[in-house]
Amino acid sequence: MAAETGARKPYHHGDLRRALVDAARALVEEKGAAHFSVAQAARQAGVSSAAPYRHFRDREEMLDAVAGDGLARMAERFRLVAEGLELGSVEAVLRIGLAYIDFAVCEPAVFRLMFAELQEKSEETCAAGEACHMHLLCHVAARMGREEVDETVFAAALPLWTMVHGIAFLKLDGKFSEDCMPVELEPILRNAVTRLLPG
Amino acid sequence: MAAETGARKPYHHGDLRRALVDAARALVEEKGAAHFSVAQAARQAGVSSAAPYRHFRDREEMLDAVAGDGLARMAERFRLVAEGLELGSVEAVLRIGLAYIDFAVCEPAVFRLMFAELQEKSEETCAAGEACHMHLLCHVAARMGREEVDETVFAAALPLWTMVHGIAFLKLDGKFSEDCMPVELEPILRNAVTRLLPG
DNA sequence: GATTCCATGTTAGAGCCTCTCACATGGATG
DNA sequence: CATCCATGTGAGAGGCTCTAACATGGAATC
Repeated sequence: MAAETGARKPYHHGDLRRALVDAARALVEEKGAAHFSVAQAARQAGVSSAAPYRHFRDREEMLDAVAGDGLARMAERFRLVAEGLELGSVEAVLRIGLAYIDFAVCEPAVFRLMFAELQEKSEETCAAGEACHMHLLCHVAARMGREEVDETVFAAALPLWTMVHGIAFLKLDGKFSEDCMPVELEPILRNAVTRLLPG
Repeated sequence: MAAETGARKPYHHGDLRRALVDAARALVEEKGAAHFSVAQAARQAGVSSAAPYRHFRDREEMLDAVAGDGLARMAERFRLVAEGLELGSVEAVLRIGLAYIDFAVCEPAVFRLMFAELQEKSEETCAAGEACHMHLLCHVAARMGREEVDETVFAAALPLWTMVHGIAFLKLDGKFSEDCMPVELEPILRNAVTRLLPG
C-alpha cells in the first residue's frame, strides 16, 4: 500500500529495501553484475549513496538479495508451468526444464547472478534455491514411487537437473545462436528427458 | 628465452604480460573474480599500477586473458586424459567429463570466470573454448561414424556436454557435499554417458 | 497530547580502484 | 652513434565502497 500513487512519501521513503532490490535488478540486467554499483542503485531509488547500507551490509549482500529474488520468482514459475500436469510425467519435467531455460534467456544477468560465486548466501536465498530444486526432485520421486526425496532420487534427478542447467548456461554463451549452431531445443530436451527419467 | 634464471631482468621487465596473467590467476582464485583488482596484480608483479594498461585495455580484458589461459589449459587436459583411448568410446567421453569436473574443483574461481559474462571475449579466448568443445564433438562424431561435425553431431553431443557442465557448476555450489547430499559422481556419470551417447 | 526513542535517512570523508596523460628509459634499428 | 618506439613510472581525476556523526519523524510511553 506504499509508493503507488506517489501522493506523498508515506515514511522516510516507504519501502526502500524493495525499491533498491528492484533498481539493483534493473541495473544488473542492464550492465551485468560486475558493473553494478550500490551508488547507482541508490541514485535510481532517489536516496543518498549511504542509505542502502541501512538495509544491506555491503554490495555483496545487495547482489545476494537480487539473486534470492530471482530464485523465488523462478520457483514460482516452476509451480505455474507444472500446475495440472501429472506428477512425474515427462511433460511436467520438460515444462520445468523449458521454464528454467526461458528464465535464463529473459534475465541472463540475474540468472548468472543466481548461480554466481557469492561469499555468503542469505538464509532466504538458499531456501529459494532449494525450492527450485525441490520442484524437480518431487517429480522424480513420484516417478520412482518414492514418498521421500532420498539419495537415490537425488542421484536420478542429477543428470536431468544438471543438463538443463548446462543448456541454459551454454545458451547464454550464444552457443545455439543462428551464426553458430542453430538448434531446436525442445525436441532434444524431450528426447533427453525421456531417456534420463527413471522408469 | 627470457626470465628463466632471473639472473637479471632481460628487458624492462622480461615478460610482464605473462607475469600479470599469472598474478591475476592467483588473485582470482584467492578472492574471486569480483574482488580481483588490476592494481593488486600489478603490485604482485612488482610494477606500477599503470603498467598493466600497456598490455590490457582494461580490467575486463585482463580477466578475459585469465579465462583464455584457463580454457587452453583445460583443452590440454582433455587431450591428455583421452590419449590412447578409443575414439568415441564411453571411457574416453567419461574421462573428458571427469577432467572437466576436476578442473572446476581444482580452480573454481577461474572455472567460473571461463564461463562468466564478459562483455567482449578475445579471439584467443573464443578459440580456446572451441577447442575444448571440439574434443567432445570429435568423439561423438566418431561414435556416429561421421567425418564432419555437423548439426546432428552437435545435437547428439549437447545433452552430454551440458550435463557435465551443469554437474561441475552444481558441485561448485556444494550441492554434492557431505552435509548436503553426498554422491559418488563417477558411476552416475558413467551411467548417463552410456545412456546418452548415440549407438 | 507531549516526550522519548529508534529506525531510517543525510552529509562528509577516508581509502582504494580504474584509467589517462605526460614523461622516462633502454633495447633494437639504421 | 643517433634515433625510435615499446614498455615502464608518477601524478592525478573521478568514481566507488563503506563508516561515522548527525538529523528527522513515526511509534511507543507516560
